[in-house]
Amino acid sequence: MPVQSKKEIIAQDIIQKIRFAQYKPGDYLPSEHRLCELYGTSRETVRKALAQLTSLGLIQKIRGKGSLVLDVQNFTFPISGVVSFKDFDKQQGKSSDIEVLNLSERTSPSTFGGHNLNRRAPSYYVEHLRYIDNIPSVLNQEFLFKEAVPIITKADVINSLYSYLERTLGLNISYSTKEITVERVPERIAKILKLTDDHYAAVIRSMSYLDDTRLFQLTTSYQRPDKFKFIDFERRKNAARS
Amino acid sequence: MPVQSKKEIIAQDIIQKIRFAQYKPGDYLPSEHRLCELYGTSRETVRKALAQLTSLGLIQKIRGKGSLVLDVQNFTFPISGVVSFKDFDKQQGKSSDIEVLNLSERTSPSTFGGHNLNRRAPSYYVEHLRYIDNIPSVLNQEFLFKEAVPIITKADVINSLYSYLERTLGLNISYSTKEITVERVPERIAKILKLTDDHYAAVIRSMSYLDDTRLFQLTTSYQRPDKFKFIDFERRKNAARS
DNA sequence: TAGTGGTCTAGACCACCAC
DNA sequence: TGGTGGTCTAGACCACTAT
Repeated sequence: MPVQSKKEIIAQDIIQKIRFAQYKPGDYLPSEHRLCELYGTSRETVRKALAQLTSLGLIQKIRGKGSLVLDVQNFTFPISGVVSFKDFDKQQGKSSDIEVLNLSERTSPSTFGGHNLNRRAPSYYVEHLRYIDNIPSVLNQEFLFKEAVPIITKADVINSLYSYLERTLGLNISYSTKEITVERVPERIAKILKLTDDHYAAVIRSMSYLDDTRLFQLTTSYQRPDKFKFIDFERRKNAARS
Repeated sequence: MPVQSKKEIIAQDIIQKIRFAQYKPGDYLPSEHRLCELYGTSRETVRKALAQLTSLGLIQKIRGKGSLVLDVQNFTFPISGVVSFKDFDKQQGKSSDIEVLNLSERTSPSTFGGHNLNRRAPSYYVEHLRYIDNIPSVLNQEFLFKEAVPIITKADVINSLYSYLERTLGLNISYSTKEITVERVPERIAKILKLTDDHYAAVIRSMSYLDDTRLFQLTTSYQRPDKFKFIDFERRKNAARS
């Protein structure tokens, strides 16, 4: 009874080999047939592993030739998502500071970013500010529904909210939607982020769902424009659609 | 010899049934076993079709129960990408105007958005402006490498660049990377987009690749902040990573 | 021609859910 | 217990690339 599935083990193994240049950009991976032998599995299982690498943008499969390792040197690993602070703390070893401005109990709003939520739920409201290079860079405001998150402390927020939710509470976060816009923000937020003359910030509104599809988190994140970058890797869908 | 694969046909069929409310949010799809019977295929094939719907955010699979149809009413269909103008022209029936400001031949730059490109290529340079509600909203500057795009006219740009590249030239666009930032733009661009006092715009830099992994297009897109929105649907990866 | 990836099959065993 | 999805197998046939 494997802790991870075979396809997962194979995928992770090849990812590591790419990361540490055992397979280099421009190389072809061993053929699927060869990978079957190497890992002692069937071809469909190998193919499921490779499909993961494809969707991550690490390889490109070319029929009749093989699986070509792509060049992702210039990108974060993997390449998708907001990189505003990942760059700074995790990769460069700086621990970014987080200041909790507010932790209280509130009812969640009935609308969010123009979306109707159908209900309001008893929640924790958390407001926290992230410093990058000692510059206040990201202001987060979020509602955490109490039915999923019965208790939370400032320490949990500072350490890592996701780690707390997943490891301590055992919540399975399944998916989320994000909307990125550029907005003039209220005076108070502009002051906190020390925006200059104009009050433009990148705003990310996110709704997160558990694996039983219950909505449990609403987040609004205000980012200093000069500290914000969103990276995306996108495979072209199969053309011809209705 | 199917024009499309079975999994593709099944996926499209179910997508249409969701789109037209034959399967409604909160419903479970027929079980995989039942879908096998309905489409006369094996289970793995059905599962590949469902995997596509899962990654599109249309369904959520729940072990022991079934495939739950998610509620995407508030979102564009499918939910990912820049919606700044899709909202306006295609869905609301307005044909947005495009003005071609420049179409000339230039050598592509050696760097792009901080990335080193290793080479410079003879290219077409296209600059075009998109109007939404008669407001100049998106300024696009792009390089199209001549080795992939031997000839291009203003009409091609106005009609639809992607349609021209794929249908007329037969190029297979495989994937692209996008970087979204918020920047103060040069005076000239601010004037074209009629930005007010401050000169902030959302900037999308994109590199597009063919299915043989050749880079063939560099695009810089400047978007009026009030006309810009980027939507993303993101499934949470399997937790525990190194 | 031999090797590659793309698709599909008909089974199998397992884990989870509801009854 | 029976139904659901999650994983895996050992084959098969096809389309494309190379030589």
